[in-house]
Amino acid sequence: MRARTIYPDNLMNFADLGLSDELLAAVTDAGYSEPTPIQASAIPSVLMMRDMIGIAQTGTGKTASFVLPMIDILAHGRSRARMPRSLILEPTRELAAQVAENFEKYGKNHKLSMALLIGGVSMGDQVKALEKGVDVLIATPGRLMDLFGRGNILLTGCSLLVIDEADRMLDMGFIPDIEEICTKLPANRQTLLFSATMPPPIKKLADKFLTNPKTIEVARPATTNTNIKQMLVPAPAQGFKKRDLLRRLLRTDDVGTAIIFCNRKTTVRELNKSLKKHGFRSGEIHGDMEQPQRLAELDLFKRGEINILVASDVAARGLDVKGVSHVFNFDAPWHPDDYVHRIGRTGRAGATGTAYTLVTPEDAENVANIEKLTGQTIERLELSASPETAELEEPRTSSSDRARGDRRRGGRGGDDRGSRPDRAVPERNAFEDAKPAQPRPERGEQRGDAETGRRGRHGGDRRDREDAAFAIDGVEGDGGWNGPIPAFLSATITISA
DNA sequence: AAAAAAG
Repeated sequence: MRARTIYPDNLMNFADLGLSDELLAAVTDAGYSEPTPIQASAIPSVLMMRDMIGIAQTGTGKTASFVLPMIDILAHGRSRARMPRSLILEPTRELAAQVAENFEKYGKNHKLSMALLIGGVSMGDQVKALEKGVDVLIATPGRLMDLFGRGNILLTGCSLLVIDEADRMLDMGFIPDIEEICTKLPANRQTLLFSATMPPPIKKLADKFLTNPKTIEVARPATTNTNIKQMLVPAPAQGFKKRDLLRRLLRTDDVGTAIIFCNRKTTVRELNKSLKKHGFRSGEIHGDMEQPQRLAELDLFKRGEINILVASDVAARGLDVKGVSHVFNFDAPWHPDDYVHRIGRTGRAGATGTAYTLVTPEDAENVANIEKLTGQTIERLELSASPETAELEEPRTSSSDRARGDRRRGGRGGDDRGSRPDRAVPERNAFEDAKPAQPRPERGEQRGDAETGRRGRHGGDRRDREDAAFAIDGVEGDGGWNGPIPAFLSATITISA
């Protein structure tokens, strides 16, 4: 018999947790055999209908810890029109969709119906599902309240409630909504609350709406685990220089799949546009996009059609994409919590990951806060000062990159914009299956595209600045120059902030 | 300061 460690409260095998055979089959099909610590402790007590506080974030197996027992609980009994039997509240639409996917995956051997109630998509299908009757509602608060107000939902049959990512709900100002929703549910119900942290308002919420809950706490993966290699990279403040630095990082490191976080939606758009222009297979996600497109971009990323996702903090928490090898913070996050969540998109399920954070001088305070929160000093990636020795790599990296850098830097200087036929083609793209880059359009063509047409209404000033940025990109970017920004560029081109 | 969520 194979030796195995038995932890108190952790039986280390799904079959020991009291789940049904159909469910175990689905779990096996999904490729899991051993429960994570939170699953091992949570599943039996949820099956016993106890209230629960789970102090954990995704990446710990949190979602399955409530989805699995819920499926077994709901397997008995039948749904009635407009009377859903359970409700899961999520802070963002993508997380709600992700939980719905989990229900489909694990519930494939059960006849359970569910409705995904999120904003940004038409209500028609959601209303239809509600009229037929659903076992599980998975919702963001806004759309749920909206449908409730229209009389499309009765919550009196909802005897199981999950409040997921409660601290995020707090950040987003959802707590009053949550409280109101709780009052519409029957008092005699089972409530599960999950949160990465337990700030006082969440504690209060739990005291008010949970009864004798069992509290389960698992370590926060991003702050404690060592499988994410973290690095700070000194960066210039100007956008185009930062983009150049980022491209060098993308090419130097063995980037397979990466999420690049920016602090602003406009930066997300600009960066993705620039990366695509430079031949990277990238996409974007942020709250100003149409919801179907948000989901479509995420789907492209999950399927590997694109390997870079430029994102706002909408994607910072809970998003579970397999095999993300790198997280880049194009902007250092303002809140240290966000840093922890962002880098937690890599190094998931025991894999290793790398997180780079570009740091401008103005970010010093934010970085100090991050190091304070995580209790560790993050290694600085030092960039050499002169082009002759400049190399963007860690000290242990081989010298092959150095040779390449020198070769490609040879004989450059002055404004030779446009003189290199290959300048738009990434010469050393880490992505082997990357599509060959399109040649850079002439400036005249750029102005003619749909994008610039729309930009026109912002006035000429902004458009010219933006074009200038791209033109500069062409010079110092993919033409093969790997050193720091030369003085002549910094001196002659100023892009005002 | 930003982003997120109901149009």
